[in-house]
Amino acid sequence: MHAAAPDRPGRVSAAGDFPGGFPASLRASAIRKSHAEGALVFRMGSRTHSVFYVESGRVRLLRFGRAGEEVVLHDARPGDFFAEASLDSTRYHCDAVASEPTVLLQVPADALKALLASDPEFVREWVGLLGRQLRAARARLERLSLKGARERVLHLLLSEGRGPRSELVLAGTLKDLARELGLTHEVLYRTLAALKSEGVIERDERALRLAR
Amino acid sequence: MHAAAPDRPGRVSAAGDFPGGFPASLRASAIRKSHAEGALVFRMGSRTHSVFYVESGRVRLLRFGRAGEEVVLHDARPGDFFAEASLDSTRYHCDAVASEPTVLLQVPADALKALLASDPEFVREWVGLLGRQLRAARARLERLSLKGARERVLHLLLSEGRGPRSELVLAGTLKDLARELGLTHEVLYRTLAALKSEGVIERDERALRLAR
DNA sequence: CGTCGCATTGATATCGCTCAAATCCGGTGG
DNA sequence: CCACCGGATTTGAGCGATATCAATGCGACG
Repeated sequence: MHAAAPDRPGRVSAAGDFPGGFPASLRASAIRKSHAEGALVFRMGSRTHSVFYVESGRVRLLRFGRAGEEVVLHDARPGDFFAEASLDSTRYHCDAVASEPTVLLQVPADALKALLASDPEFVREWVGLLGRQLRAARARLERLSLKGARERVLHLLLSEGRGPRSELVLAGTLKDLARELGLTHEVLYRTLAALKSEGVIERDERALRLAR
Repeated sequence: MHAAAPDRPGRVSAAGDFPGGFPASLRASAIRKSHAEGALVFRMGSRTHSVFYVESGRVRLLRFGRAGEEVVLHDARPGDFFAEASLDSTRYHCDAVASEPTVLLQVPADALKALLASDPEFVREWVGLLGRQLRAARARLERLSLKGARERVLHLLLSEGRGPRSELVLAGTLKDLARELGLTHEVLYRTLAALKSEGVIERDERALRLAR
C-alpha cells in the first residue's frame, strides 16, 4: 500500500518515489535543468522526449477543462519521477508546470529505453517504481470514492500514516491537502476541528495523528 | 490517455490491458485456473505469489472499510492483468473476487521476475502495460476530482470515448457505470436524461456519444 | 507597515444522497 | 403460453452534507 520507504515518516503529496535516489545508471544521460516558478516543463500534445526527476522544487501535472478549471493529475516533489508513464506514448497527455523554483534531471526517453533493454538491475528498479506509483494512484482512487469528508481524512491517516498512531507529516498547506482529498479547504478545516474536538485525532504544527 | 488500442471502440471498465494478448513468453510458466462466481482469488494480507491474467470472466479487487463498505479498486476483464503491481510487494493489499465464472492464467511471480531479467522484449511489453494502467488510474483520478455529475459524465466521454462523437460502448450496466463515476445510479440516470433532453448527448442501446 | 496568502469560522445555497414507488425486461417454472 | 421473480431503469420528494460566499485573524515578507 505504501509508496514511501519504511524508514521515512508518512507524508502527503511528497513522495520520493525512488527510495534509492536517482538511479546511478541514469546519471550519465541525465541533463540538469532549472525552471522558474510557473515555467512550463512540457505542454500537452507535444512529442514525448524525456522523463523527469525532481531534484528540488515541485512540478504539477495539469489538465484543463473547457471552463479553465485546473485539475492536478500529479504533484511531483523532490525524489519523484514524472512523465514516466509516457515512455510508450508519442505525446504528453497533460501540461507540466513548475509550481515553485525547481531543478530537474531530464532523462531522454531513448536513454531510458536503452537502459531497460540492457540492465536487469535497472529493470527491477523501474518496474518497482511504476508499481509503487500505481498502488499510490489506486489508494487515492479508493479515498476519493469515499463519500464523506470525515471518511476521507480517516482513510488518509490509516493508509498513509505511520506508526501506532498513524502519524502523518504534512508536506504542504492544508489547502493542498484539501485538494488532494477532493474537498474545499473550508470543509477540511471544519472536519479536522470536529475530529479534534471529538478526541479522534490530534493536531500538531505540521502533523496529524490518531488520538488514542 | 487511452489505455485501449486504437482499433477498438472506447469502453468502460473493460479494458484489455495487453493489446497483444497474453505474452507468449509467459505462457510456459502460466497455470490456467477456473473460479466460480464469488470465489476468492486471493485475500488481502496473504503473501504475494502470482500475477494474474483474465482469459474470461471478471475479477474485482476490493477493499473494505470498517463498516463493510465495499470499494472497487480495479475491475479486471478479459485481457487484463491484475495484481501486477504486487510484484515487489510481499503481501496482497486487497481482496480479489471473481464476480462471475472466471478463467485465469496465473503466473508465478518468480517466473515473471526471471523473464524481466532476461527478455528485453518482454521488459518493453511489461513497462508499457504498467504505464498504461498508471495513465488509466490517473485519468479516473482526474474524473473523480471533478465536482458535478454532469462534468464527470462529459469527462468520461471526452477522455474514454472514440471517434469524432466520442462514442463510448458500455461494458456493464448503468449501475456499474455510476459506481465507476462515484455517483449513485439515480443521479446518473437523471444526469443522462438531462444531457439527452438538452441535446448534448445521444443514447443508444449500449452506447453513449456526443450529439453535435 | 502594508500586503498577500493561509487558517478559521459563520451563513446560505446547491447538488447529490436516501427512501420510495412504478415500469420494463429477461429468465424460470408451472 | 403465461404468471412470476429479480434486477435494472426511471422518476419523485425531501434531507443533509458539501460548496459557495463572506468576514476576520494571523504570520511571512518586502
